[in-house]
Amino acid sequence: MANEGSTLRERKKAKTRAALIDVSQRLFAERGYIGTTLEDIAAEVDVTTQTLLRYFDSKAQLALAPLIAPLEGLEHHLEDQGRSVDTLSAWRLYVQIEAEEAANPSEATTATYVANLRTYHEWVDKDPALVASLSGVERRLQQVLATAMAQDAEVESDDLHSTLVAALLVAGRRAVWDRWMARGPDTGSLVDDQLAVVDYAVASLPRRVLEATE
Amino acid sequence: MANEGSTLRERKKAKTRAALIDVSQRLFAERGYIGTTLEDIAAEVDVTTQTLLRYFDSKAQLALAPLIAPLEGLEHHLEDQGRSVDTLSAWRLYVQIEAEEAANPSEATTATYVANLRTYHEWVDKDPALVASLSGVERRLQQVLATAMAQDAEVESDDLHSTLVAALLVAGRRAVWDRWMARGPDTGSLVDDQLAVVDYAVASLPRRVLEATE
DNA sequence: CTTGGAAGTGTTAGTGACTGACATATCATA
DNA sequence: TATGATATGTCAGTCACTAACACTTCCAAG
Repeated sequence: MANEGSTLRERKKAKTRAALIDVSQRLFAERGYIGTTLEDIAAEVDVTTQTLLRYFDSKAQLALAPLIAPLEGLEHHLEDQGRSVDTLSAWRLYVQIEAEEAANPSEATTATYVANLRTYHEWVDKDPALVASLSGVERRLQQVLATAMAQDAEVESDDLHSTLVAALLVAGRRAVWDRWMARGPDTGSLVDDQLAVVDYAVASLPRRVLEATE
Repeated sequence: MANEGSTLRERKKAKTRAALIDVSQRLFAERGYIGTTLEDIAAEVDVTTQTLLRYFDSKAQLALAPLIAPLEGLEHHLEDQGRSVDTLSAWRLYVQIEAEEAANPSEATTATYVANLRTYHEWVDKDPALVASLSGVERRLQQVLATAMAQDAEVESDDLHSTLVAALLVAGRRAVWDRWMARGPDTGSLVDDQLAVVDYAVASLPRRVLEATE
């Protein structure tokens, strides 16, 4: 568990950050989202609420940190791969890695973390603000994805086809993920389902069909 | 413009509600979302902020009222049509009506209203909270739509195919709408584009393809 | 090892969205 | 016109979030 941050300062930061997530995760699950104040969380981690807000932009961002992290990771992944690989391949790769990681967690991803993921829908779905926040993050991801694919295809950035494919990919990822979290631990293969959805989206939405009607 | 509410009380309510939307719309456009306080809006309409909050659940709901209204109308439309018509037909009909209304507004829908729609992206997209709120409403709509379609097809409510079709329909509606708002007044037919996207979604996502991989 | 500067944290004071309880005013209806 | 319902105002309060400033902790260069 010892973080491998080169400097002491970085290790400390990573530690408090992790603590904030862990504690908040537990409190949110116990007392609910609105039933837990930032002060409660900060007090238990032994920092001030202001410090907490230096780590996370908002209460929602803290609550959704474990769900937002992979989404932002995906954004970065798409930016990094940029020119070297086409966007769809980058997406497929990331979704696969992400699913494998959740299916059999490595030492980096603790079992507690995966366990927490499963309890998310019990308290996240209850609060409209949280649902909205998560949807907002997903929407931004969708736009990044659509723009990247439009660039690949060398079409205008608000290309309708790219937008729809991106929407299908993001929604599909979320849907498979939700189902996996809601149902029992090992109902079907998470990895297989994720990849299947990508194939389905790509195969089902040929550009030609849309252009004909446009 | 005189509201045809049967009772005086209802007419008053409708009037202040409309005033709140109009004033807020203008102020948000002028000073931005965060730059406008609820107090500013309430003062100009000559009510207290508490009264304002009795009309709208939150600042975001007020700001997005003109965008949320049709979405909720769509939800009700789907519920009403319920058993009489299949969900997809209900969706198609509503999207069509909605687009026609915007393309050539009737006396009920004022021209100012349509003009406001076009300036939305200038200040809504700037604020993550607003983007999130709107995305949240759309997500709920997507779920309602997916559930309804799953019932039509007599499959489990978390059916993956229904979810994906719903996602595509909602995203497509939004995309066509955004493009219409962003580009000039009459670039292409809004109605035709909306209907084309519905056809495209239905034609492109056959259940078989997904079932084969599931 | 020390020192200068950067980075993290605490403190304080404040804003603004939102809630609840209660009193008051306004309107519908009998 | 009287009575109950509904809308609004008033007051007090919570909480997320911001900004400015002082202080402590840590890194890195000399």
